Amino acid sequence: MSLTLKQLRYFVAAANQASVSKAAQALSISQSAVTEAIKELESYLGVQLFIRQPRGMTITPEGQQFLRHAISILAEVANATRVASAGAHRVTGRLNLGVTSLTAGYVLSDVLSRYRRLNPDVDVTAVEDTAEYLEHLIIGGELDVAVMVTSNLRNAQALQSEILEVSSFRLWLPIDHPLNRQQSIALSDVADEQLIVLDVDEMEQEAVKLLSAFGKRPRIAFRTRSVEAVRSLVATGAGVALLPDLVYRPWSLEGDRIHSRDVSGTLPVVQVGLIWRRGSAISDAAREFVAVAQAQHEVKQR
Amino acid sequence: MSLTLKQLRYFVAAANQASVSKAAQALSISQSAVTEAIKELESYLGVQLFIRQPRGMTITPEGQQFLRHAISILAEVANATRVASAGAHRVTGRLNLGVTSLTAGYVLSDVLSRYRRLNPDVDVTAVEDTAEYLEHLIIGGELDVAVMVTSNLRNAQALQSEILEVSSFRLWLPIDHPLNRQQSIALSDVADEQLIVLDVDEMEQEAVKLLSAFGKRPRIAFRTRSVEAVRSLVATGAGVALLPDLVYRPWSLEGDRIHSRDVSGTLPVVQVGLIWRRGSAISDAAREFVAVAQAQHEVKQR
DNA sequence: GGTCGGTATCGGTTTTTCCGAACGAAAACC
DNA sequence: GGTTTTCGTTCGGAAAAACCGATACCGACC
Repeated sequence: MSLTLKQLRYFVAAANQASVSKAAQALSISQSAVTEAIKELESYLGVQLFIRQPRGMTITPEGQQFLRHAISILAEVANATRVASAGAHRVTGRLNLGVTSLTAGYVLSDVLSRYRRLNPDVDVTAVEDTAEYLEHLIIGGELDVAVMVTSNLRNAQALQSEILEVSSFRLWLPIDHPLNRQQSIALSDVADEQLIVLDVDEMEQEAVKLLSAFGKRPRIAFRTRSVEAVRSLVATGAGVALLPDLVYRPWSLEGDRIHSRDVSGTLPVVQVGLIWRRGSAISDAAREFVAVAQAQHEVKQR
Repeated sequence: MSLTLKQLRYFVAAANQASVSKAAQALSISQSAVTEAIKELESYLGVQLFIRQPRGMTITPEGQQFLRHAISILAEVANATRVASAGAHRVTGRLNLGVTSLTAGYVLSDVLSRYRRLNPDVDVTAVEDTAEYLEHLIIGGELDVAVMVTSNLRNAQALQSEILEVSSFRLWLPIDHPLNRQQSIALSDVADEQLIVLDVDEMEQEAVKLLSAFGKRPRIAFRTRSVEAVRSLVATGAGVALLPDLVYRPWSLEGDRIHSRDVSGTLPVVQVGLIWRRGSAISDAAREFVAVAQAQHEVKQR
């Protein structure tokens, strides 16, 4: 046999849900079908994609890497059908994008590279700034679309938005941290820890607000604007961090492992999405951008 | 039903061969299977991909556009399996590429965008120059790999090469040109025409050499370094052109139609490929580049 | 008008996919 | 410490799909 799109879809679903049965449910299909598709995929690639555990599955590093490819392929397929079905006029013109420093690396890069390949005749420019200023530029008509955290927009009534990704806060720990031995971690446990905070996109306020509920002032060990720095600091034991799952990666640049754990109780979520000006007609180039981003988003959700 | 990789493979084959039955033969499969797969694909997309003619099929503009997507998807799939099967180490380092002005737009751009996405940690630089000078830079170790016409290398013994694409010369005509009414066109017919020549990568010498065989000196109406200009000039009736099929597109920038016709007798072919220095160890980053380019090439061939 | 080169259609067969039930294994629960 | 719960896997049979070969069909070419 050879590789099948169906296998990729099932694989992505299973990876998202970290469970064969949940994936099967989401796909409205039987568990055994998913199991067999993934098994087939693994034997075809000659790589183990998941580690089966009694309580679900966790993806292997190789699986993680293949997952990126699988999502990319499915997104490409979605775009191909969309473009073909819509009719074949080439979009030209100019597109002015805005990003925040957080979304630039973790959301925009994928979408943008695909967009440029699909619409080579569009002149794309992107500026990076704070969420607040991006809103200002959108409303002023200087930007067409911005990619940013949309959970707390300041001028919601003047803006239209589309959620691309919902990501909940989780706790990052070095692999040998004492809290790792607890089955469940409460927010109050975290309040006693040294904290590494990320000083972009209001991530700091969010984390501090969470912890301040316990009366004590959070102990901030380090404040940085670089996610990579947070990872390195957490990995080497300088402290723990509360950040959206979106930016989590299991390894730091130096190769040290990082764990990400749920905190009991409901932690807030951040919504990352697109915004554009409400009311005014949106350009073809901008509409295409929204569509490309949505296609990628939908594929990931499965 | 939903879209299938198998459908894409069959479609690409049929598009390449401009024939269902030839494609079936190439795929070692029955003709009806290919017919049905393509029909299914068309009804799924809601777009007609081919115009059926008594003497084979020609691809529609929508089909042409979808073909690019299909090839891109298949190439992505090939790379995903290759990377997964090979094991998951990220390639880093630097890659110095060389291109000629012809290969930059028509060959490199696709491969390079895919390469950058697959290997974000590699620092890529590219220089554009003449084939002769690129060879010099390769031998001197200043470039790792070059993408160029490899039909007539000057220093073949010092270089290793890998063919990516073989493209034969064809005649470009405006749609209403008298020669279009002839069933077959001889080279001697062309010798009387006004010629538009492309002044890059020795395309001019090649075309002139072909026509000089008839004693007369070819009538060169225009000499330009831009393929787009050639297309526009041909479309508006300023002359005809002899160029490799690789750079043919059915429309000029202005939207005017151009025909491409075989010339009876065997016209020479140009080989476009990669070259690198023979003997010296090739870097990981360069090997990856060769592999990505090959994957794309193989997909197209089907 | 017949042949030739090609595509579309159709019944029958093979292969693939899917389901549901049974199985097994580790964690959670009492 | 045993039982229950929750998963993932395995397996036989059923449903669906892909494939094949033969045949019908259609326009160009002679």
